[in-house]
Amino acid sequence: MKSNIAHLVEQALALIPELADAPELSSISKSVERTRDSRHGDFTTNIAMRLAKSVDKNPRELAAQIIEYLPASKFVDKVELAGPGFINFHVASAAFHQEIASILDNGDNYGRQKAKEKPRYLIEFVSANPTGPLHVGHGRHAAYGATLGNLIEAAGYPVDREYYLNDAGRQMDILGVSVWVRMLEQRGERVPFPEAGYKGDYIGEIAASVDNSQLPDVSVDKLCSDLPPDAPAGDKEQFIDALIRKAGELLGEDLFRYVRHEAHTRISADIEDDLKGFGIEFDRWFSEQSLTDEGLISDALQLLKDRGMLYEKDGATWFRATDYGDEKDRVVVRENGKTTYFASDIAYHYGKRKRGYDHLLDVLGSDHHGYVARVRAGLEAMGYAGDCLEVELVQFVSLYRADKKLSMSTRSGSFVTLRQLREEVGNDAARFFYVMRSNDQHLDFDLELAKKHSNDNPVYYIQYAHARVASVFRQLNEKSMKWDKGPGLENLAALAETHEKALMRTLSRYPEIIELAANNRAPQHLVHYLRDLASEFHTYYNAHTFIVDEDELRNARLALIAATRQVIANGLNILGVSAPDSM
RNA sequence: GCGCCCGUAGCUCAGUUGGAUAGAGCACCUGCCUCCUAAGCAGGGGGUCGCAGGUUCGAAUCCUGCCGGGCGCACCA
Repeated sequence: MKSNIAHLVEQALALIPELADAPELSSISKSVERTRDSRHGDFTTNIAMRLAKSVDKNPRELAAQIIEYLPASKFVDKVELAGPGFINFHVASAAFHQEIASILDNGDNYGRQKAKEKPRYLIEFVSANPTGPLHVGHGRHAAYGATLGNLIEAAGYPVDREYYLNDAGRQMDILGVSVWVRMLEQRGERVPFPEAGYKGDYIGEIAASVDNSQLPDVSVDKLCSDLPPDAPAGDKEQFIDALIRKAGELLGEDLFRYVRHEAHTRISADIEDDLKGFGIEFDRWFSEQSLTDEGLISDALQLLKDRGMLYEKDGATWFRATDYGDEKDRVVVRENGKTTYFASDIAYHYGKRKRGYDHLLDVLGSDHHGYVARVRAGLEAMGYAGDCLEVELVQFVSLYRADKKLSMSTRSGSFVTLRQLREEVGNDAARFFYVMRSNDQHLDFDLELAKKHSNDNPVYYIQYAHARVASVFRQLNEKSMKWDKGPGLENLAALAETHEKALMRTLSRYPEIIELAANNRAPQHLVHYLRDLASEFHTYYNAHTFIVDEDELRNARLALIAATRQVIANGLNILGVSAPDSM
């Protein structure tokens, strides 16, 4: 609908010779907006004010001229010049009627843009370390990333979703050691648990379930001999590193690798199951270890070396990140010969491009913002455009229960898992609450509100509108009546009430909202839109009866509410929230 | 100290990339079920858009400087 108006404006401007090379001409469609105030019509453009100075004309004069050249359209009732130079469009009812027909015809596909082949998106999100269950912060990443994927897909782009599994490196050693110590404990050894180890109960559960028939007996004395003191007396990091070396010696590398592998595969399986239960599935679980195994790290480093982007200093290999705007150069190979996490990241993003993705969209915690510049630097140094990497940062989540902030300390083991949250408030409320706020805004998640079955709770408010439409159609059946869609669509002109007009206008905005939310990576636009739509429906519901005796009016009203149900369902589907027929 | 994000109604937040009189929800008041689900509707009060300058026809939005909050600044991941 909006693009029709923009097209009219475009045609008019083409007829004004002085405007031929005005620079603003490229942004005509951007200059056409919905009005905020219905007295100003349905659409407005400020193009005359934007162009006025480049052609040295009075904005109102120019606007008048544009209006004069506007081609006639059956979709526009009236065009007005207003204020300092706005051109306001009053859209004909026929255009809204056609939109209702389009909603019903397209069904679940209404609002989806036509498919494009490029750019190919790869969205990476969650990517939490497989060292424990997901907590409520990861839940926000999951909901946001999944919704973003749905939105961009609805905007017509091919999207793949990927989870980067950090299954390599020191933290896997720490995980393995944590499980091993619990296994020894379960054998009755009174071994001290390392301060830097993972303390959650799930470690004990893994320890109990891992095959321990090969596990050598290790006494406390043997374990603790020549170990440095643990915290608080000593350094917990030094202690656990020593303990990891001990594990290698006493357990043997093969057995230690086995324990580590068991631990992380069980945890990642649990994460996958948790996300699946949350309605989120990935196209790929990408193993960090595979980067080394398949030579991608050495390939990436070789490429950087060939391009002269690496140098040696203090026994380490450095990448010239400062050449590409990073604050400092970064180590890629440590003095001890091991590659850094950053090297993995460069290789991982290099691999993404090699696999054919044009646009790399990473959803990261806001605490990772510092690392964006260096990954981008890496891509640029390898010859890719820096803007092929986009990073959306997600701020932290605070849980509240009755005005009381819940402590989220991982150390104390008192953190709330995503699974607990889902069980308490349900998937629908969780998915909805997570994307209700802008991702760069801290989120206060109110557990009590999410559980409330009342109008306080926006998710139920929207779902209720959907259920109410379904209920109306059930009533129709009970009265042995039928909705005749064809006559309904033909008689939409019978819908003359202000509530009906408002509802039609709001419905017609849906495709624009999808585009807006997708382009801005801002699911909250869709959330707010759905709330507005539900509100207009509830108002209409209270003001008028749909199942009236008069056939034409009844069929038309039913067409309108059927379209409303469809749009609500489509929007909720993108958010990953169910659209129930009864509540 | 340097960098990124955020300061909008009592509370939680939107604000269509610079538009017309700054909007919702909650909370607080007043009404509405003989009627398709009251998980609903109608109405009311509530603002120095952190502060100060600047850019222009026009600023919550863009620029600069302060103030306040969060996060980051590893040969950790």
